[in-house]
Amino acid sequence: MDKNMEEKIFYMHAEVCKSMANPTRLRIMNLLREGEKSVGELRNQLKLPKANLSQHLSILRQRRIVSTRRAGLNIYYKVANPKMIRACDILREVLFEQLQEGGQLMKVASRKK
Amino acid sequence: MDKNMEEKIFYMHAEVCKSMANPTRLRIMNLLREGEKSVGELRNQLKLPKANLSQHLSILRQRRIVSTRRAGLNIYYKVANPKMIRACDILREVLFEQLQEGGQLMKVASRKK
DNA sequence: ATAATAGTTTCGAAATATATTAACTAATAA
DNA sequence: TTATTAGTTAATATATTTCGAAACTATTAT
Repeated sequence: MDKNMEEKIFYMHAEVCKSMANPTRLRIMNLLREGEKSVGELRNQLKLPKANLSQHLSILRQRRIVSTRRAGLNIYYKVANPKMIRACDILREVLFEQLQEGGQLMKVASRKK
Repeated sequence: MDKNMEEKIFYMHAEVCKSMANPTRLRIMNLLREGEKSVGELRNQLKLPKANLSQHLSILRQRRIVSTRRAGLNIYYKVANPKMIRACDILREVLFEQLQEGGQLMKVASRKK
């Protein structure tokens, strides 16, 4: 693997992380873990303005983290690669471990001020 | 798990992803995968201004992705939880799969306009 | 062809993240 | 004590993300 290729991989890896680096998009992934869902179904569960939801979906689509299929008026989204879910799960395991190690992490989690 | 707790987890999960959502920080993680390294050692390999490197390390520290130990003048960094490395590896696997499925991903990777 | 429904895109404004420079601190040596 | 080395923090200009509002597109029904 040449130098330039490596650079590209780090860049792409960061792009994937960016697309997961938002609570709303993680919620979307969490809903899609159960299987394919239309935008409307996601909207019912997330209670977001549809433009905003669509923007988040667009980010996940661009990074190929989700894929879509149209059926009539509806567009169905699903997780493109189950490994993505696996990666999320591992990060959540780490979080739970840290939460158990002592409540200190709660401080980090309190965003206000 | 109550509603509020769940919200906190998604928020924290996003924070962890954010801290990995930068090529320089991913490079740092990649160097630390081999084991503990001092800031100076990291600096030699990354060729970054030390203030900038220190800021990136600070972000990883705050999210408890790395931990530190001082020995004399040097401060040694290491990956706090090996699961973090595992999560990175899975994401890279996905990237390689996508690269092989057809060069289309390269387009996504070409950031310059 | 018109209307209705389901989604997407575009356009800012506000909030966050990044890199650079300069100032600072902690440990050791002279 | 003063200097030196190794690293951190603060200030700030620039770039990137995020969200809401309005305009747009695609499919189906009348």
